[in-house]
Amino acid sequence: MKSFEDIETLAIEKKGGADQLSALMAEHNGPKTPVELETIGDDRWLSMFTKTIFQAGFSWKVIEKKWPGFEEAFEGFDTARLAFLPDEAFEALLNNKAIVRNAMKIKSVQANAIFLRDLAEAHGSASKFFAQYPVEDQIGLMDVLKKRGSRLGGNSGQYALRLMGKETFILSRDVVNALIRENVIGNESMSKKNLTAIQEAFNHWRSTSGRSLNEISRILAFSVG
DNA sequence: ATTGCTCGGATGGAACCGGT
DNA sequence: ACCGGTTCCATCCGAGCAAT
Repeated sequence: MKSFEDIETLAIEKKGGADQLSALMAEHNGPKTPVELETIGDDRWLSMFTKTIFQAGFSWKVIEKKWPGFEEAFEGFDTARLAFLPDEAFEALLNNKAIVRNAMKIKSVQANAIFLRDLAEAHGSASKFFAQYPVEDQIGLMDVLKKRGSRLGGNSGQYALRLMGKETFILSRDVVNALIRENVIGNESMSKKNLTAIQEAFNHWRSTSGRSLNEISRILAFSVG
């Protein structure tokens, strides 16, 4: 397997110099520590899940601009309250112009409130669960989001984890193309075999380069385009 | 060996929300 | 029309099995 330094060199070439790459890398905050992650309220996880779900396949700007309306319509994303959503409350949301009225996505909020409450019951808080989940097994965490959460199985779940401060790679189109170029995987399918190979590659690069998954993931993307 | 059957997984296409 | 995408549904494909 190619050393991560060689991939970084590729990214520097693509971005026109080490300074340019550094500037791009500095645009984002690094991951939080598990201790920091644990202190986040579970309502914030539901808020971020909802945001990335609504942004999926849609103009991110629209969601960003309407976000205060979402916070108000969903009552601050209180998981206890949203886990029990009466029919009339759902109907009201469907007619609330302060949010984007996509019925399936609105439904995901209740499903994910229940999901987070289940995690909290089992682990003290959902935040604790996410904070303590081993970084070396992100595909395991992605599997939990896919199987037990609603609409969190793809990139939306990964974006949400990263935005909350969990150390995360994101399998965007660029990253997947980089992984194919490096012969980590042979095609773009998210088969079990490919996911295992992806995790192993990230773990290898992480331990040999000393960089976070966030950095490795972004540098891979920058090495493509 | 061939056929017919089921089942799970892969694959493809369409629908979906609103502001610019 | 476009958009850092997911899901639903329809369909197809191949493996596995049992009966001829």
